[in-house]
Amino acid sequence: MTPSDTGDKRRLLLDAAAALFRQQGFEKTSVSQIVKKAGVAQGTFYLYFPSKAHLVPALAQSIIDHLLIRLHVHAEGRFATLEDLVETLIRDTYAVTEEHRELITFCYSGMGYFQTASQWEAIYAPYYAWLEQRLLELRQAGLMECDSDLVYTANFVVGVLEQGAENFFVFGGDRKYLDSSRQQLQSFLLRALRP
Amino acid sequence: MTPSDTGDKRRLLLDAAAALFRQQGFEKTSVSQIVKKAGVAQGTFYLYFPSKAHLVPALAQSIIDHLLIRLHVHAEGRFATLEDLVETLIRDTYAVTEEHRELITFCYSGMGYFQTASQWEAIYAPYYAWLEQRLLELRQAGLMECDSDLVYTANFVVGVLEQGAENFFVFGGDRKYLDSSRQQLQSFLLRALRP
Amino acid sequence: MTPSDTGDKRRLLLDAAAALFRQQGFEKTSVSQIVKKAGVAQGTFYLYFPSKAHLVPALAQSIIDHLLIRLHVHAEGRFATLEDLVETLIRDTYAVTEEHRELITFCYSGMGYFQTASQWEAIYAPYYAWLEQRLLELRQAGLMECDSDLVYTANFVVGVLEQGAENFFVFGGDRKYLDSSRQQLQSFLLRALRP
Amino acid sequence: MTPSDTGDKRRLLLDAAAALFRQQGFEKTSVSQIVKKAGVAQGTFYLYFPSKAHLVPALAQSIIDHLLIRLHVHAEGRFATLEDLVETLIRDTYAVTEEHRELITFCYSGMGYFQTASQWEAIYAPYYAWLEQRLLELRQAGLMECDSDLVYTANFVVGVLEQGAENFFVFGGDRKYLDSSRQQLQSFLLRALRP
DNA sequence: CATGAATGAGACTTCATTCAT
DNA sequence: GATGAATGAAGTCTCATTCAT
Repeated sequence: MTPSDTGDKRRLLLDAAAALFRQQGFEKTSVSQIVKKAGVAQGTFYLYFPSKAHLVPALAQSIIDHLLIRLHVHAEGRFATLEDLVETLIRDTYAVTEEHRELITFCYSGMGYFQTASQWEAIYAPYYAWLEQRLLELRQAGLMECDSDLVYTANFVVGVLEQGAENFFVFGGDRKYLDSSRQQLQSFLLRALRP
Repeated sequence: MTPSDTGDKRRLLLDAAAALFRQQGFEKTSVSQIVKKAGVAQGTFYLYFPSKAHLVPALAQSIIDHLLIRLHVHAEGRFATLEDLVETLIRDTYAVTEEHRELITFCYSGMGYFQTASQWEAIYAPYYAWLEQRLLELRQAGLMECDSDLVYTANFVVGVLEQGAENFFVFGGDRKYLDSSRQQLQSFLLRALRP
Repeated sequence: MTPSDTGDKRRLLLDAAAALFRQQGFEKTSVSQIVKKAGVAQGTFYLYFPSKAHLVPALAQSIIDHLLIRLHVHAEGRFATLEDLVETLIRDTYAVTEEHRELITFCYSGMGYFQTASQWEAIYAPYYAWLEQRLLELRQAGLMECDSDLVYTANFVVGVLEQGAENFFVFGGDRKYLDSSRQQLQSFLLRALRP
Repeated sequence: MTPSDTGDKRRLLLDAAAALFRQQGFEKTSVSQIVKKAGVAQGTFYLYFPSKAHLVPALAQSIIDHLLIRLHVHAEGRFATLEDLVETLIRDTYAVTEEHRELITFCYSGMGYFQTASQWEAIYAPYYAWLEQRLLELRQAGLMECDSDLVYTANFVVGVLEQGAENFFVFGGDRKYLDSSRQQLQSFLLRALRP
């Protein structure tokens, strides 16, 4: 074993699991396949995870982390206009959804393996918090409607974004309508959020 | 065999499966459990379904059918106003989502068992068609914005509705906010759809 | 049902079974397949055969019948010489073995399904009786050795004939040696049987 | 686990399978029975054999090995006379056929499980090679007819030997005729092979 | 920490046979 | 005689998990 392998067996296992779940889903992937791909022994798996099901929250977390990192890149500071925010949200949600299409399906299908529903909420919380904060800033600048409760509004916005993106990347919508989908989505959100 | 039994073994199996999937999910439910609950022999299952996986599309279909029946009940004729439509959509979507909460999770998790993505789309198609038609009628009556493409708009509306409802019933949101959730959702949709 | 079908269901079932056993062997062929191919109902099978296993002796019988019919065709009367008999035996054994190659394998593999070993002997008995009679006639005409017990001799002759033929048709011997095989077989038998 | 157990699970399984096939044939023997008799767990079977069918060639090989070992014991050197050879062949073929009667049936019935016919030929090849060599030696010593092609002759000899022996041990011929069967067989072969 | 052979419960599915019509 | 839906025992094989090394 090379020094670089030492101690990163957990990472090795997670990556192998992610790759296999991506291709075959959770149930059709066996621990044997995971350890083989990770290059560790069968028993070693249980040194790092109490059971196969404990992989699901761990993986879901790392996918959402991915999404958040991407969004933060485009939004270090505040957004100048509502249009800016909406455009960024659409671009990044579509990009991340496309990139992780299989893992999103996996997260849905794996939801049953979360110990509690709140575990799932906890994973999403930072995303909502970030979005609420951005909306608040725009409202304070008079760039957004000011009647709604931002907690709900953020939730609804995420709902439309995911619906739009998944339509294409998860349920195989026709790509030639991708651009119009984005434009229509933009208009829809702007109508709902504009002052 | 009494006449009433004739031909309803398929129904018996489907109902038993739905009940068990509700409690334990797809993977943890065995065909043995299903036939026991349905009160038929093991082999009888395979007279009606080629395999356990073939239950998934069949069940998803019956949930959506449920939703559509409910919506049609409330909407025999046209809707007089946009507010009417939105209120009905919210009420029925929330009701059906609550009623079928576990089966919705099941549908997500079962998505992998659909032979093709189009099978899933086919199930949803009548719902979208119905909603587009209603929106069109309102637009023609001058009661709705008239810039958007209704195909997309219908899609986005369903996205927000499901996001809102699932927040409570699937992900265990706090019920005391249920009413404000509905009101906020109503406002959000009206802003997006109003002329 | 046409009049011509009436009463020949047994034949229909046997033919269907033979065809399927030929392709897939006894164990891999199900009664469902047989009745489907025969065009009768599932339960009808058990009107004609007490069980699936009872098909085996019935089929073996009809194969041997085939062989006997063929031999009788070539030997309505007596054989003029030992050479005539041996030549006929070789030609017909090879022909029938080639024609029924898969069913011969089937008979071997089905042997375990005979209720008694004597059932198998009974099937072969007319063949042996016919051959013994021919050998006796030749011996009486002074055209064959006269020391051996014809019961055994007939048995040994059949053994060599089947060994020779099966070598080609069951165990895929190289066909280009087929003619020499027949010639060698003829010489071998003539040496063993000649006065 | 004691050292003596190490690595012999495959042998344990093979022996258990042989014993059961002997009694009940291949199809009527289940993997459950095999592992129970071998004293290992169900899953362990599949650590050593990809499927139940993979037992057949492995076992057929070990039976033929048995026969060859026995023949070699009686025939280290050459045979002094044709009579010697024929007598030995008859004695050993009868003995081995009697000893392995059920496994011979099994080999026939298992033939369908060989991947290729040549797999079966390969198993028999050493037997034929040994016999051809003995015949050649006798011919060179002028003790055998010298017209025939020994490849075929060896094949025919085996055919008669097996036919004679199986008549008694596989198809339950009457044992009181066993001795005359041997004598008649000896005469038959000597007539066919003598110079 | 790490290994991997062994475990054994249990999954899905098949199929010979029955019986009410 | 004919039907075919229903039966349920039994089969093969998988796989998460353990434990002696």
